Amino acid sequence: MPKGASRPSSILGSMKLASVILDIPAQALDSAYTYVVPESLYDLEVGSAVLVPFGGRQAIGYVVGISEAEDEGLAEGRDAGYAADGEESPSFGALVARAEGETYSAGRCLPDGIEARKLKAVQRTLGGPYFDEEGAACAQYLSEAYIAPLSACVRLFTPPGGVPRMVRGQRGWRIEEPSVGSVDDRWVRLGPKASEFTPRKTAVKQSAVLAALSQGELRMAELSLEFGSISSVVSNLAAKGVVEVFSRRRFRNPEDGAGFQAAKDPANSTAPNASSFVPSRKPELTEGQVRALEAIACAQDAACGQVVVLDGVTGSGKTEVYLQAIERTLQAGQCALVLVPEISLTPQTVARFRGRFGNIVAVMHSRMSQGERFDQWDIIRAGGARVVVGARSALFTPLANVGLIVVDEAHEGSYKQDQAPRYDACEVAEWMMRRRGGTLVLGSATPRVEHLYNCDKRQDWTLVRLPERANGKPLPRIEVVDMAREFGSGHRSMFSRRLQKELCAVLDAGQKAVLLLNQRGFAKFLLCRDCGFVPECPHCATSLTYHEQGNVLVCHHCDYRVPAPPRCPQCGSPYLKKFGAGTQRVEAELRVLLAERYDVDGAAEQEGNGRFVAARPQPSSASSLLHGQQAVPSDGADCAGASKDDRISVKVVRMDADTTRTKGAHQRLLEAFAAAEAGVLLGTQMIAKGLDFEDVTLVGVINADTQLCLPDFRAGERTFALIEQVAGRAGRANLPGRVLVQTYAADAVPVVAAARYDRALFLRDDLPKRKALGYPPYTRLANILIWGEDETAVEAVGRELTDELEQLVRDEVGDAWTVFPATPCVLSKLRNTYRRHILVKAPRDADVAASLLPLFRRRKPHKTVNVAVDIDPRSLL
DNA sequence: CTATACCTTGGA
DNA sequence: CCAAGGTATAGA
Repeated sequence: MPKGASRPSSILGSMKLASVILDIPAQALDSAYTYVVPESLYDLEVGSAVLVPFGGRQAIGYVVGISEAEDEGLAEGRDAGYAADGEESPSFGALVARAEGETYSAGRCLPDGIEARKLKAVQRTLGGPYFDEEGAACAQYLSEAYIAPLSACVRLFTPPGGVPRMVRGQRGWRIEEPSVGSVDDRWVRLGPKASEFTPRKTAVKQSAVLAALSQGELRMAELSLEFGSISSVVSNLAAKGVVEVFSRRRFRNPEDGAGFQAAKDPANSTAPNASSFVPSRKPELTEGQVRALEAIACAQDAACGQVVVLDGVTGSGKTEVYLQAIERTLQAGQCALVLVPEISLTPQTVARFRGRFGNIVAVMHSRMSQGERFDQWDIIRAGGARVVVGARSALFTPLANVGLIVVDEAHEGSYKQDQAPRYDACEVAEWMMRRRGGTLVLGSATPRVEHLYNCDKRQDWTLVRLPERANGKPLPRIEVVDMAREFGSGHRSMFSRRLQKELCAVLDAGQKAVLLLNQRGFAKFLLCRDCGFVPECPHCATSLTYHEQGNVLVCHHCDYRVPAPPRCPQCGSPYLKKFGAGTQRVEAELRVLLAERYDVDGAAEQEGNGRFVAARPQPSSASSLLHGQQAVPSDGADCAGASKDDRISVKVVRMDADTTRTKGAHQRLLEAFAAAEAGVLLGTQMIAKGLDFEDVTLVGVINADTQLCLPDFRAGERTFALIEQVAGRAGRANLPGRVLVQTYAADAVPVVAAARYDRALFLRDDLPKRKALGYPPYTRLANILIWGEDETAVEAVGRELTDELEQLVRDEVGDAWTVFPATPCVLSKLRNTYRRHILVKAPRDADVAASLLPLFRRRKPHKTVNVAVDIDPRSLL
């Protein structure tokens, strides 16, 4: 045993114990272990990272509980008072017992069968505390509610990149200190002897440095940038006491330079500098906004974790409601958390919150660098922030005393994490607010069906509507273009004549258009016209996507690349046709179309870090892209009579995963679009939300059906939501907007209902179907995913699990449950792994996770086959 | 994840 | 009969 790990002498017969979750990703180790806290570490807190002896080596773990226990009492496992909540959920210590299938007794710190004398001691603390008792309870909740490893749940709370890890060295394991941490700048200012010192005439650099410093302190970096190498000059002056060199923490902040940098001095960091800050003006509230605020205030006064669903059409001023609700929360001395979908977390969004609350607003999202995230996290922990705006992971930042959580665009799929723990940020937020007596606000123009259902059925859920736009303007008219009829009448372009005409009208008026293309399942692929062969990825069971750049075929899942074959690999036919409509192709066609009439600029050329080659109007290649037709030339119905001399210049900006890969590219593209006089923004889903341009007067949906056809019971809901969301991008200011939805399913209820802004119509169609087929909100689902490289092993595990689940249902939970035996996933092979899933349907009121938890905790992991449980899955693919 | 105990297999 | 390799299990 290492020297530092001596047992504390328990003179008083009392000792301190720590419950520790080991940071080792192994299912077998995934429960709390108890260690003695030596007297030298008595200031150890919940949330600390600690080094503990484990087996023959050391391990890093996180303290999730601390208890006091009497020495003699320990052997009998007496109550240690860890679980203060008194709820039905067992404490960490009890979890071990339960995992072993024994009965547990809540609140017991030591599991049965562990003797006090066998306990080892914590060796030292490595960092933290990263979370408090609430955080520990939340981690435990997450692991149970989503059947996920505790270690993964605890890790959510650790600062980004800033935790020590065990890594393999040449000999055994060693601790690797965090690579990310605080960064100090070296600063220089005048010292006490400055006034008595006059540099010699020849000392040019000394004079220059002193002159610069007489204006105030400066960073060493700035000085050397201006005067070249000055280190000897400065150290010389510093030795004489003429200047002083000191360190000051630098806070990396991507959003703006102003942020915390000035205010955050480690010495006086907790006080926000309110001195120079003038909050932005509050606008007059609409009637709906007033009602919404009243509802939120009412929920806050009740202080019992109520949920308010804010159902506001786009432009109805939901953000202003959030701002004022937050203001009220701050006045009550509490903090507020705002969750925003990753994609709409733009500087504009942040600026709006900073504009109202100043630099007490911290920001967290994945596009920030680790250093930036670490600094924001640290500011939050130090109490320097009272409002946090961030993506779903911001739920786990160390913001104290949260009284209000706002989830903006709460219908967004990105609130569900797609790795363990597969949590839903809305549910976790609800849990947090119920525990703390706070309030959860779920804002959306298209609330999830489940959320609407809750408002209907549950006492603690309230629905508030903001039916009108804040500026009093009507919502844009949505027109449905029947592409089947269009095709039947001989027009084969992906841009209907109607869309072409509207596009020209908008551009002629010097306004802007947004075109939405849902890329998924719609990208370009090769098809042999003779034998029907479609090139597929050898690693994934998906067809390869054709990319114009480099004439290659690419797998969208694993990035497998091959040159596009000139002839069909199967039958040798030269007639390989390119099918589908990826954004690149739509852009190419759009440029050809527009070039007939406008000066189309190549904005895309500078973007996308040079990888993109703008599609220039090349009549031969561009038109061959169409389904064997001529490329959308003037068709009589459209674009007639363009004046040839003063052609309007039009900017075409493409925004998709390809062009937004680099940091800040998203922002640059939007700025390019904003700066243009007339322009078209073409993009995938990511343009459907959050962006807000005054002069966008036309929104076109190239094909609204792409998700309607997916084998998913939420397909209709998604289509409805997509159309409503994207429609909200049109005509947000004074100019009226117009929306064109192209579809091959013009009669489908989700499309028709969306076009009329008639949610009731959509629900009248959708809910009975869900009820009949047994889907949420009438049932609850769990999806068990099984994957691995060995196909037969995956099948075997699938059968085995199906049997176990069926037995569980038969013996324990009753026949209201249904188990659908393991079947291949829609994406049955991905990156060389075979994927199957088992779907479990349970009654609405069942606690699915609690029922399934014992089975999965008991299961011992398979060598090559992975199993994961997705509670309340959002997608069944 | 690692060390160890225990068990099976196959060759001497 | 033993050594090698495989599997189960504990670790606090």
